[in-house]
Amino acid sequence: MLNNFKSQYSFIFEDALLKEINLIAEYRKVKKGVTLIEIGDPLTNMPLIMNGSIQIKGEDKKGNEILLYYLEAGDSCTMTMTCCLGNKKSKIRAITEQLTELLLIPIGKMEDWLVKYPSWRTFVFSSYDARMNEMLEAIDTLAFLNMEERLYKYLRDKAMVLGTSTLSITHAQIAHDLNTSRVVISRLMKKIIIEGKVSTERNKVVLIEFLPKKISD
DNA sequence: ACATTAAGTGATT
DNA sequence: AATCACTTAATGT
Repeated sequence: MLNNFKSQYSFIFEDALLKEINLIAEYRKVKKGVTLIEIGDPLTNMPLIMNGSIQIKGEDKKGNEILLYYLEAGDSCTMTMTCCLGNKKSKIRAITEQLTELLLIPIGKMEDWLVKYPSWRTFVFSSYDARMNEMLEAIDTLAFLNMEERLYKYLRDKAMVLGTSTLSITHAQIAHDLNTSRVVISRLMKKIIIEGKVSTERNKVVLIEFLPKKISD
């Protein structure tokens, strides 16, 4: 399991830090669809994702969920970092998108490492940068893209993080994720089928001419 | 064979 | 783009 971790992080962290992580981190393997963090939860650990992916969602006052971004291998949770430096409650919900392996670091260590390890500082700051950009993109998508574009982007993003062009999902589930109705999805789906972008079967959407990025080993 | 769930469609707002 | 009401098709028991 350490080997797994090393392949993903050894080029980012210095040896001393890798050793310390190996010493204190708790390893967890989480199956698909598990809520790791709920809104309002106190955050006590910081995750480092080894493989798999996690959906990070926010919620508006009406209780509508909104997908903010994905965490993938090599990512960590910026929310947790923020929480350590002030307020202690999570504003987001984290749900595993597939079988995911991760390491949990007690948040107490975070601050220690900030002063101790330059590579950790770099990692934290670049995480912030990456997440900030993804959030801006999410806002952009909501504000300026019509439903058809949102749908296609949603499908592409999902295919990307799962590493496959075949998605096992229903129109109703997609509708829920995009905060719209099933009927609308079905109709837009028909449109993009005609455009030749996807094909569908029951419980399935296949992206055409979409090559998910190969995971390098 | 029957019930349940997913998806397609027309009409209306 | 949302909702309703209804149909058709696929799947489970």
